[in-house]
Amino acid sequence: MNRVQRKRDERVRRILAAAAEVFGERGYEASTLEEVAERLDVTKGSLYYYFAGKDELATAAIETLGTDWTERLEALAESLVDTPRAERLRTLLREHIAIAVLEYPAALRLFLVPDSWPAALRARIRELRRRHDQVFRREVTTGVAAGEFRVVSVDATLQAMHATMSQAPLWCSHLAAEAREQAMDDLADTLLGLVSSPR
Amino acid sequence: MNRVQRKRDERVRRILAAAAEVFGERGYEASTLEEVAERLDVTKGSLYYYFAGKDELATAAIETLGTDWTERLEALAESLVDTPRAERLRTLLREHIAIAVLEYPAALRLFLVPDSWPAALRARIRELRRRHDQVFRREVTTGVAAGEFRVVSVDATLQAMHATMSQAPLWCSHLAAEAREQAMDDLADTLLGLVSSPR
Amino acid sequence: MNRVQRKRDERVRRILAAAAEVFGERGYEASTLEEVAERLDVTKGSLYYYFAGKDELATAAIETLGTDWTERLEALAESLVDTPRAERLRTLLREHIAIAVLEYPAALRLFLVPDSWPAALRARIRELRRRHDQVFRREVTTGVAAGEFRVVSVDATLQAMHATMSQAPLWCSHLAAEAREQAMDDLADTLLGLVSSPR
Amino acid sequence: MNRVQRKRDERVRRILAAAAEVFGERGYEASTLEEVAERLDVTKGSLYYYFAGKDELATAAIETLGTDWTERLEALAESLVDTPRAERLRTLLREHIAIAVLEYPAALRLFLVPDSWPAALRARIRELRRRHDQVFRREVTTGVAAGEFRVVSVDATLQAMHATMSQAPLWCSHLAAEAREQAMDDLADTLLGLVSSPR
DNA sequence: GATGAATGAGTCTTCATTCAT
DNA sequence: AATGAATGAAGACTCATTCAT
Repeated sequence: MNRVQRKRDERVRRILAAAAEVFGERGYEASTLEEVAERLDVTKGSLYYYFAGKDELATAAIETLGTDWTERLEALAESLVDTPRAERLRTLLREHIAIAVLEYPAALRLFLVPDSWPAALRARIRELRRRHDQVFRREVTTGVAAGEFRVVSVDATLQAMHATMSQAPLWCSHLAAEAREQAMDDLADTLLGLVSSPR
Repeated sequence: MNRVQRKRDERVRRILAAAAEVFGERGYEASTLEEVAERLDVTKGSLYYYFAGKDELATAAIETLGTDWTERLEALAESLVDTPRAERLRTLLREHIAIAVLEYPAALRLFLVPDSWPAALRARIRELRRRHDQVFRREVTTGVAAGEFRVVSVDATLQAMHATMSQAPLWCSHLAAEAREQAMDDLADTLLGLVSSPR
Repeated sequence: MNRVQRKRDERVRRILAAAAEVFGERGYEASTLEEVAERLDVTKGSLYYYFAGKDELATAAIETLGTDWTERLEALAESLVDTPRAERLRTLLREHIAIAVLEYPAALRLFLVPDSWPAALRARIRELRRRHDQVFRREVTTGVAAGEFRVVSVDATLQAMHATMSQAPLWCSHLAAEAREQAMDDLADTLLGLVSSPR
Repeated sequence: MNRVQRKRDERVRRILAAAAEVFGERGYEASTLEEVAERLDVTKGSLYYYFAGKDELATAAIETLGTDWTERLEALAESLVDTPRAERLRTLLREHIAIAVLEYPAALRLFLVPDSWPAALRARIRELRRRHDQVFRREVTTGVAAGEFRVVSVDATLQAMHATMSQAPLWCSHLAAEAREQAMDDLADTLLGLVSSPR
């Protein structure tokens, strides 16, 4: 029974990966279950054995991706407890951008789910974002409290960071490897400037 | 003939306004001509009298909206020639955010056109963005040249500004009038911090 | 009033010519009033001033074309009263093929009108064909009566002639000028063979 | 898997039969998938499970019909190797006419495909016609070589034969059984006259 | 568990036709 | 006489969803 369970989990994982890929590339509306199925080399019908429908699949894909992403950032933050605040924030920003650009270039589209979705799903996604937001929010608020960072508004600052990081792939994806690294560095440094406003 | 022409222009203008609204709210894929027609209280078929198809309509809508937006910012910049640089930039940022939040809350979606579009249309949209970008780019570069602004990278700075402004509606739209004004102010001030990096 | 009438007739003639062209090129279903109007540089609506609808226009176009064609053949036959029978028939066949190939390359499609047409229109077209058929039928029957032609069946012979001549454009149209002339000659000579069966 | 395959083939066969019927009756443009579906008592959508679209369906229908037709004639020719030339040709002509009139009364319309079709499909159809043409071309050329037939031009002769046979249903379909048999006989005999031109 | 098949609602698009001006 | 505008019905095509096997 345990082996069965593991096999099913593995199956689900593969489906979610394919789904995240497709939804990311095309956006929710333009994605078709047919394409997801095709990348997995199964038939459309099979997907319904694991997911109740398109919405469920998209939500699960977002959730998986979001959780993975958040956990990696949390782990990174953890490992930098002894690093100076500004340096730690820069590293987190840089890593976030790198994940966005290199691994989930279409996350922006993925998170632009239709307004018509059931409230429950929307709430789920909002929760994901909240947890994701926490990683950076903690850094900013503690930095401000410690007097090392200065911001106009914590909310506005975080919004600017998230917006910029999520759109980064739009600018960086088409660059050559070296230029891309540079662009990502610049972006992280620029965002770091947000927490040290002029007096 | 002149009256006829004016009438036609007016008609086209109204269609474009409705189209921009719908495409903005739903994104390209999820928008239907049916809905555009419904808001105009005409039939789908009528739209085809003025536009060759969904793509053409969307492109025209984007173009109209983009041009209008840019021209308003350009006019505003013009009227502020004697204002101190930082103040002028803040005003432009604030206005941009206001337009985004109050008038084109879904511009972000609107500009995320499908990759499958003909190159010509994509090029047209890119051009629009470029011109739009110029308004802020000029402010930043001249400010840097004058030694009043300091940035890590002009490109990165502008990217951060645009990304943040275009996503502003996602956060501000649901706020009550007063809180919204405050949020927009905070956002503009925060972005202003991007051009005065710490020494 | 007379001048008005003449002007109207002229207008109708031009419309019919354009219509015959379009219906001929595309067949009935694939033809659009828009295209007919375009070739005349007027608007679709104007056509309705002269014709009650697509069917009427098509019928009139067929009728005009058919009458013109028949009359030319009748005139030609008239002018050849003193020519030997076989030679006269050959000339008529050759001329028919030439008109089909060079002037009405799509007559075949044009006459393949939908079965759904009102009986009246279909009857009209049948009548046209009948008169057209008479030109050749007279030649064949008198030739047989005179003992100069020999046929298995007059009907079958005429059917073969008409079928071949109407399909001639399908084979000859794409040929170069010289080869085309040769092909048309061969076709006429071949058809002539139909009236001199072996004993 | 074999049973599944056979079932699918059977399904495809039935669809093609219905499609050939409809396209034949109405011609390409006037045919609708709705009507094809209706005759099969399925929904339009189902057709798309088997064929990519209207073009594909029409092409496949033509191909099936053409191949079947050709193969029957080839088999018939084969079985008549010991029959005198003229008699064999007459039998082939008669059979061709019978198939046209009794089984594919609308083949003429079916083969009048729109010029706008992709070159690949047009080429496919041309190939079908070529193979079909071969059956009669072989008879005529070998007959001529043997000195038993005499023609003005092999091409012109074959064109006349094909044109006449394909239009035969237009004349014969509406006749009563007996008259129809007679008409078909006459037609075959008349066409046979094409290969024995007068000296 | 998975598949092939089918469905039906929805979407884009075309076009004959009507009509006020 | 002619035009611009609008309509509505029809048709091709897509796709999420269902279901028997």
